[in-house]
Order: sequence, then structure tokens, then C-alpha cells
Amino acid sequence: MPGGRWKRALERNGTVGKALEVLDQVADHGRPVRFSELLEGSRFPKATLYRFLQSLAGQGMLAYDAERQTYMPGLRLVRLAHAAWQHSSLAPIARPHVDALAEVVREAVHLAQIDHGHVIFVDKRKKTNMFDTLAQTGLVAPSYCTGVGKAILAFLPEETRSEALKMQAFVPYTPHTHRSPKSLRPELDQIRDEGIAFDREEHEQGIISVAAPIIPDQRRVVGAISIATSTSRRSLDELKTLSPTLRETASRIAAEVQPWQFPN
Amino acid sequence: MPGGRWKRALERNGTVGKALEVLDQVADHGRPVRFSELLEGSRFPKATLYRFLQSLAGQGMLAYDAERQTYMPGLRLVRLAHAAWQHSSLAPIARPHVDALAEVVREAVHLAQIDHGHVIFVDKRKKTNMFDTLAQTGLVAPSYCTGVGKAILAFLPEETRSEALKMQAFVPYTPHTHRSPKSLRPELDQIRDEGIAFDREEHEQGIISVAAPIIPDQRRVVGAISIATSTSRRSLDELKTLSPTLRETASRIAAEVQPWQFPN
DNA sequence: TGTTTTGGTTCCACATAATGAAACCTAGTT
DNA sequence: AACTAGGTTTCATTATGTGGAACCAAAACA
Repeated sequence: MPGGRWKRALERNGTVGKALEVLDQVADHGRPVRFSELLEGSRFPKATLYRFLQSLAGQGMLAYDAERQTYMPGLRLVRLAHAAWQHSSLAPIARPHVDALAEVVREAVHLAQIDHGHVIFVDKRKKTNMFDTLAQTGLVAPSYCTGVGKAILAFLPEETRSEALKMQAFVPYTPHTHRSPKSLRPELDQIRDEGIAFDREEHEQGIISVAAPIIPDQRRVVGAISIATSTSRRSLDELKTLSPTLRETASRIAAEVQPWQFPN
Repeated sequence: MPGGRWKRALERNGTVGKALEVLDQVADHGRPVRFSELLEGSRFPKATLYRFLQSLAGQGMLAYDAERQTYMPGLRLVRLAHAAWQHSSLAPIARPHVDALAEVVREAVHLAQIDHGHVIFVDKRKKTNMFDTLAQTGLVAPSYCTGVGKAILAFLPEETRSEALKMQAFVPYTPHTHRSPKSLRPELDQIRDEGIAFDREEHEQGIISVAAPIIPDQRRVVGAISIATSTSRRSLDELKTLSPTLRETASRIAAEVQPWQFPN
């Protein structure tokens, strides 16, 4: 599980943008982090960074451990995310369908959406051991080398897709990973034709998946759903046979999404 | 499930504080919300509110639906919360213990922490039907009328406790709900003596729970764990018999927390 | 014990970025 | 065509954020 660095469009931010940049930085560390560590990775001068941290901690967005003098993501985020997850994600709607699919195929099922060019898993289900579901929700992955990512990219309107592709770092996780838009674009075209995407060990050695886009109103993709497994359990061809079932689930979810429009 | 309004200490905020206030406001609505709706509930003038929303949306903290002209919590929050949940919550550490306890008692098990005076559920487990677990994580509840809340309050250092009590709204959810610190404080003293707290239908009619604090280093509470059930399934006395098991689990979790200190 | 280094916090003159009243759109009414 | 409600933009004013430098505390060193 390599912790890639994300490219984020550095638009007109204003003060809040800068503060959130700092918040990201802390979150990306993935462990309690000292002021000085942050400082050397930051584009802000000492005093400025310091004030941002103070501010964020005071707001509960960060938790400050006075004893160890470290910062980590705060619980206020968990609370806010609850709202986000409930109201801005496919998860609540898709739940029964994800459950049902997981029950049938007996493999890991992932539900994902795209945000600023990268994939966010909004739900996971694994009938074999139901455990790391929660831990993984909210996890971010690159879109250029995951089944769900490619499924979504393929159906994005051209402009948005280009935008998203620009944000990809094209880190070669495995020998099968696409190295540039050059090789990726043709595959996306094909995916658009077939309505199904595959991850051929592009993100993680030994992990493959089939993915189908979720397209409610015949125009905008709002997410994707995938079945993932390891090469030791099933071959890519075996996975292929699950495509119809997967597509079926995707369109069932799409049908229910209808009423409330999605942004982007 | 009444949606109470939260008192938050209005400290020195600065611009980011104000922006986050707006973010909260959107999240609290719990549905896509229009600019004008927000405006009438906001202390900010039109233009100012507008710019905050623009800013937050541009940052991915809010999602803006251009078609319906509505705002809702953005996916960036989900991503950030993943980090928060993983690194600033008891959940990852406590997981196996929570699982085990749920398996034994066959009732709902809640794991909670406190933040700015109110309780945040960081994990839930329900062996009977495993479903709404995810949806509930991140949910916020008052501390003065929940088992976990009182368990934590009781073991907070005096100063922090007073601070926290000031933030309670003392909404009378049920006839059994404490109405003021006056009646609550004696119970907290008792809880501190016994090491166990009860929720006697104080938050929701027909729902009772036992809760035990999680105290790693003999001084600071970092959270609490509870067993909840409905009066139709078990009596309070029956619940009481589970206290030892619960306490046992709490101390097991506490033991593993040791290494990394918690803030506050 | 005295001295230097390291890491964190505070000051303060200065400039940038936030502010909000009012003007201005735009689409939907009457 | 005139009105209205909801949303967006302008712009002079000023509050806020900025960051170099000074400061402080504690640890590492001499």
C-alpha cells in the first residue's frame, strides 16, 4: 500500500485554502507529526504554519498532543465525514445492492466515486471476512490504475477527463501499470465501448478486478462498482464471466440514484 | 433520533474558523441545501457567506450541484476522515475487542470518544444485523444523557469536565433525561466510584446501556465502550450482570492504547 | 556547571486578503 | 413589459493574515 503523493490543482485558494492544505499535509502523514517535520515539507514560513496549526487545532480539525507535541487529524473530521458519507456519496443508496452482489460473487466488492481526479472508495464489502470494511472506506486511490478509476474516467465528459488525467502521477506500481495518458486513452476508449473495465494487476501485484460505471441519467457517471480478487483465487477470464452480474448491479444502483442529481 | 443543536465554544476563530462554521452549517442540514436557506440561518452577510461557500466548494470540502444550486458536504471530507479515523481514534486498536465483546453479549456494542464536549461514536458493532454499523460511525450524541458520555465525563479532570458540562444543552429527550448539571454531577461522582455508567432511557425511550471508560495510563480517559439494548430485550438488572465483561474489555483496550498518548 | 543547538512560540510593522453595502444580473412571475 | 426573488459581482474600507526576526525553553553538548 504505497502512499502516493497527490497533485491538486492549486487554484485561487485564499486563506482557507492554505489552511486546508496544511490539514491535508497532516492527514497525509498518517501518524502523529511534529511541527518541525511539517515545516520542512511546507511552503509556508514558520510563523504562518504555526498559526494555521493553532487555528485548525482550535477548531477540532486537528488534535494536538501537548505532551508529545504532535498533531493529528481531529475528530471533528469524523463527524463531518459522517454527513458527507450519508448525503454526498452513493453508499447509502447502493448498500443493499452491494450487499447482494457480495453475497452472490463471494469476492470483495468496492464502490467508488471520483473527486478531483482521484478515486475514493465510499464502501467496501467482503463476504469472506467482513472486517476491514470500515477501515477502508474513505481510502483514496489513483484512477489511472484501478478498475473503478478507469471505468469512471472512460465515461467522464472529455473536458473533465483531460482535467483528471492531468492530475495523475502515473507512478508505476507494477510492471502492468500505465505510464502515461498515451497508453491509457486507447484503453479508455475501449472501456467506453464495452461498458466494463479491468484492472490487470496495475495497482497491486496479484490483484485483479472488473468494474462497471454507474450512470444514472445516461450522461453523467457518478461512480463505479467493482469485484476484486487475487490472481491466486480467480483468473481474469473467470472474473470476466461476472461482468453481466456486475453490470446488472450497476444499473440497479443507477436507477435509484436518479432523483437527486450529482455534482461534477 | 432528534437532531439537537450544538453549543460550540466560539473562540478566536479567524477566517478559517468562520469558514468551518459554514461547513458545519451545511453538514448539519443533512441534505442538499440552497444558498438562501443557508443565508437566513447565517450570521454572515450575503456576499461573505457566498464567498465562503465558493471557497469551500472549490476546495472539495463542499460539493456544489450547479443544476439544483445546492451545496452538500464534499468527498474530500471522507478522505480526510479516513485519516482521522485511522490515526486519531480508538477504533483500529479496539476493533478485535469490540468484535469479541459483541460476539459474546449479542447486543449492540458502541465505542465512543469525546470531542469538544460531545460524544462521537467511532465504531459500532451489532451481531444481530450487521448493517447500520458503517452509517452510524461518526455520529455525534450528547454526553450528558448517554452511557458512554457519562462514563467519559465522570473520569475527565475537573477543569475539562466543567468545560464540557458548560457545552451541554440539556435537552429533555425523555422524562429520565438530566435537566441540569445539578442532578448530573452526583451521578458522575457515583460513576467515578463504581467505574460503570448506565443510560436509563435518558436519550431514547426504551433504550438502555451500560458503559465503561477506557483509561490507559490511570489518569486520562480516552473513550468509553458500551453495551446497548432495548428494554424489551433486557432489563437494566440483566445489563448490570454484563458489567464485569464490559470492564474487562475496556481494560484490555486500555492496555493496548498505552504507547501512543492521546490529546486532551 | 556553563554553553550551544534545536525546536517551538511570540512580536509587530506591513501588505494582503476578507468584508459587506449596494449594484447588478438572470430567470421565473404577474 | 414591469416586477420579483435568488444568486453573483464590484469596490472602497479595514480587519486579518503575513513572515522576518527576536525570543524562550529544553535538550545536547562541552
